[in-house]
Amino acid sequence: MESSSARAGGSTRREATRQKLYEAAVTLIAEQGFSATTVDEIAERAGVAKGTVYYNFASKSVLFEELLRHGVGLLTASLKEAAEQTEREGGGKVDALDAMVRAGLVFIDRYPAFTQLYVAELWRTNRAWQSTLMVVRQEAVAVVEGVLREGVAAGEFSDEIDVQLTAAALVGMVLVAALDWKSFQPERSLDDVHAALSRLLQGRVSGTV
Amino acid sequence: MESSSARAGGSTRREATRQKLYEAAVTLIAEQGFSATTVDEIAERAGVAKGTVYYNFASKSVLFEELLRHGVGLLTASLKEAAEQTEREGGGKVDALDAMVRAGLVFIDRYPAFTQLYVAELWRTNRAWQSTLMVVRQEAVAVVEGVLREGVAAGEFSDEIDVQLTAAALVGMVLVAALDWKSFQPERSLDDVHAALSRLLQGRVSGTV
DNA sequence: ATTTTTGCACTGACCAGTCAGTTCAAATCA
DNA sequence: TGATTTGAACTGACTGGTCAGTGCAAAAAT
Repeated sequence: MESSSARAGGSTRREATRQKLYEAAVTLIAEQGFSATTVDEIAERAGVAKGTVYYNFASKSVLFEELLRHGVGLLTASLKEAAEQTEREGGGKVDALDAMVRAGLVFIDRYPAFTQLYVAELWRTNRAWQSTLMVVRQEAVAVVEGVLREGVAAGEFSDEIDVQLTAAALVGMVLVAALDWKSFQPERSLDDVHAALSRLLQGRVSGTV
Repeated sequence: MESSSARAGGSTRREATRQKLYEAAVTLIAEQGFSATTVDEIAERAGVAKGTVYYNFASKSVLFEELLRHGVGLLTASLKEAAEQTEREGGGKVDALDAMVRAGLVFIDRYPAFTQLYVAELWRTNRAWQSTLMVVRQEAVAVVEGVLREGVAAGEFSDEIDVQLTAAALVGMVLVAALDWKSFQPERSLDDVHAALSRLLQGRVSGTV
């Protein structure tokens, strides 16, 4: 119903408010979980009245779902970009994998709270946003699976590997190592962590190099 | 676990009730999270009156904490057992690691709900049971770290590996791969999944074997 | 005889969602 | 130009419901 005002593009104010709400919600939910986080808390942390939350989002769950979509969208884009970049530079699939590990670490470094929250919700069942989560998860994992499959086709990886399981294992490796890094040894550098994971990934663990 | 008559130390009946409550709580909390799960639900699922919950546990949080301790205790024991078994058989540290991966998979296969719940809570902050979780986590990770350290000392692993981070990454690999297995391809056999992870662990992914 | 469980009514705190009213910048008017 | 109108955005007190935890007398189990 845009009767009078000739709006060029969406309201900036509204978008800014939504962004503030995302940022408030992500940290609170990462710390406490979805159910333990109240809408009042989110509003207060965002510096906004409770009614504003409901003006901008249909419900607490919807706010959370859109936050999920928003965050995983960023991750997926980042992984794709990393893979394509190596491609452009003529690197092999091992390099692509390594670049994606780094991209994952960079993402987690920048958005640790989102990562926490994502991991905590990913394997729950019977929740309202379950289907959203699945869709969004698949988009991200598919990028890794794609690179693995191309690597197998190119003869760069053994054709005996199980693409789906290996992709999951790789994601888990990065995810858990990174969360451990952020939680228990935050002083370490990204390069340092990346090096440790590269070593593990390339089987340079057993055998004294 | 059917003991017949009065055990020395604690009443068997009480223990049985507590066990029923653990089992009810673990699935409900895995599905819905701690806050979204009500004490009434837990009591009902356990086939017990609400008063009984409070006769056996001081509070909902305490029930959860003891559940956590109980579950991780089982996992830690299982990992230790696997490592010691390989030791006894004269296997190397690589074998020990592999045996622990398998023990992890067996555990997750048997207690998927507990695993879900554990992962969901592990990186949360500011929760009542935070300290319990840390203690219990450390016990489990320490087993893996121990094997890695011994492997480095024995010259079986590169001394350039970062023990703490590598341990975390390994745990993550198994955890996420196993949850993926249970959630998305439950028809696969444990051996199958184990083989895929072994391959990844031993660097038999890049290079066509 | 003692421990454990039951059943159920009750309380008080807490919380998601609502809604009538306010604000204010831009649009329209004079 | 300044005055007035419009409506999207925001506010916060309020409502209806939920839930952790309590209290206790009677029943059951050991």
